[in-house]
Amino acid sequence: MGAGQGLRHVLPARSVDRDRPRSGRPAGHHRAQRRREAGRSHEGHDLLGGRRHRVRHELHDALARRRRADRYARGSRSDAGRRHRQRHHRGHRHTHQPDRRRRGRRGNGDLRMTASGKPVVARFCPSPTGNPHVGMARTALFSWAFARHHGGTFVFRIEDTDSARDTEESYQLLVDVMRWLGLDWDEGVEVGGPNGPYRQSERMDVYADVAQRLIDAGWAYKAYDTAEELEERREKARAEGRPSGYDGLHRDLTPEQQAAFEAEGRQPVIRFKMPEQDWTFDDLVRGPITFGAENVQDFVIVRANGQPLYTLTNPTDDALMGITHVLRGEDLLSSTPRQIAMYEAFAEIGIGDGSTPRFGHLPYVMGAGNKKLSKRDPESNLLAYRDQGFLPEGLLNYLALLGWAIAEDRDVFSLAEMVEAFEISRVNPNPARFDLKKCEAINGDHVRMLSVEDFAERLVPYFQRAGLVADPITERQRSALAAAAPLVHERTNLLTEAVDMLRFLFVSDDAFTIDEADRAKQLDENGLQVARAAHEALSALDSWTTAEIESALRTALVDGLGLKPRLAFGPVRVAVTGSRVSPPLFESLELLGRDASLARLAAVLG
RNA sequence: GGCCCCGUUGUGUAGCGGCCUAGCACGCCGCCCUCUCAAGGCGGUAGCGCGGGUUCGAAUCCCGUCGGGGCUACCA
Repeated sequence: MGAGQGLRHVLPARSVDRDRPRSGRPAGHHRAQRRREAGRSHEGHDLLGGRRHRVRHELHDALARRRRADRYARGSRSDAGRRHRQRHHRGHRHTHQPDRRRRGRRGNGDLRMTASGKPVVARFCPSPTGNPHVGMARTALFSWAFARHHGGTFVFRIEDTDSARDTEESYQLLVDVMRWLGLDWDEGVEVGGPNGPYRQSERMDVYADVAQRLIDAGWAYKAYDTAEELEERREKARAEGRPSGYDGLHRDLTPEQQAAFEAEGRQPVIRFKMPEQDWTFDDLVRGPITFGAENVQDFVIVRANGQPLYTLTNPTDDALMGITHVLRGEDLLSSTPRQIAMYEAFAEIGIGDGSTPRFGHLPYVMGAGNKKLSKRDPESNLLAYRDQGFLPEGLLNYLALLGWAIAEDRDVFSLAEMVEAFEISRVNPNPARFDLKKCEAINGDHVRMLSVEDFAERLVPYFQRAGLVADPITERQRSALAAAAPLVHERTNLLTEAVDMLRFLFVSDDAFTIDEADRAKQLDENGLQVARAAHEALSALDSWTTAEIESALRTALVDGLGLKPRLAFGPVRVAVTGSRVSPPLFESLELLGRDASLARLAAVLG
């Protein structure tokens, strides 16, 4: 693949932002002008560039999604334009603005287009090891929102080059989770696209080819050091206070020397030859970052066993798939110079279109304490959140708040609102602690924003898992659920809470149980007396409605026995719902029905 | 050790030199509403890591320092 995309724009390697003049910008004018022109054509009808027209039928779905994306983007356009003009203005006033945050916010120019005027292509490319976790979801969300905000393309690629750690199960989980979250992708696994396949394990020939071409062009070389030799030299460097990366010992081996190592039976790795220069790039969230030449050494791109490493596969695919903006975790920040260097090599040997993507490094999501939330932490497991009854929109809303704010006085919003407002330059670089309580509160707000019908519908799988309704759910059960849902709608933050609150309505008579602690508290001697009076009053009713139940009970217990309401209804509540905490009592009785209600009251009376 | 990133109430954020006696949300505390629990309403609690500098004026700009984190793999 790849080779074919060839040299269409052979840009000078210095298209990287580090070479962008920071002040006095005659060049800036041209760039801005180009951007404006590009912007016009982008808004025209030919939204799907030429490449896309050749695309196969399987892309229909993806195209439909694209149209949706364009709709997302349209709303924000004028606004984005206004902001851009403003930024532009200020940019001229503060030509020497060294502060990072400012550069980030004012100086990033129009992100809708890349420097070369191409539409945005962002991606999410996890590796399928273990359970999907929340930090991953946040990265996916930001990349997705970024692509959608700019009306660009979102690519979902899987980086499964480490056969020792990757599993098929984990791959499937990743796909499921992305779908559950509703982060749709235009190109990628399952949906295909013009630059597939999108699982790296199916692209090994591509990497082998790229590696060979890098060697042929002098950008990479075979290194024969053994692990022990490397370790020894590393230790020494460290002890002397020098950077501990590869020292370049086998950089310029002669063919004879190589043959000698091979004769010893040594299997070489392939290392990329870093040009000796300082590396600066303009991070989308952090502003300019510089690494000194001495701190970025030659790195391995292919293992001794011939397997390519992430260091090769990731930039290769980004180049081949036309990725313009790379949003990823902060842990990859220090590998950025290597990737930029690799793009220089790619430009030279004709892989990709010769441009370098922009990079943005998202802050960590931390757990309690000061630890990066690892996939092994139970609280990081995304599936656990789904199982507990988080709504995708609630979880996503909360995750968005970790590092980004839609406005200074608001933090509940929809995905569509996020897409409209999301600007990568407004992402906060500080790591954020994951706060379950707040996550639940935000989720609760989203639950309450659901229509009651939608709410009931979303409860179905949770009721099924609890064994309270059949799978598929029967019509009878569905209408029972629809009738019960309003009772708990506004009091649930997590869908599983609704299951617990409504269990008493769905459980069979013989499976109905009363919480023993609650029974002890509410159904003592006095309580039983109350229950008896309630049974009597309710038995006399000939019409079973909430209003009548309430008035019968009030008359008998509050007026009749002279009890305070909370004392009057407590015992009835426990007898009928099995718990001191329940949905509103009278409605509950109505829904439970006359027979079951009376039977449960009778049951506690013995 | 070396390199890089980050530093506003307990937590997440707003803040872009005067609008800051630092806003919002979650949490926590209290009150109201109330058949329980929620939801809702009202009020309260608590913060610019530290030290210099620039400036008439600094949470905001600069330097230093301290603290936290990441990377330093033939993981990603």
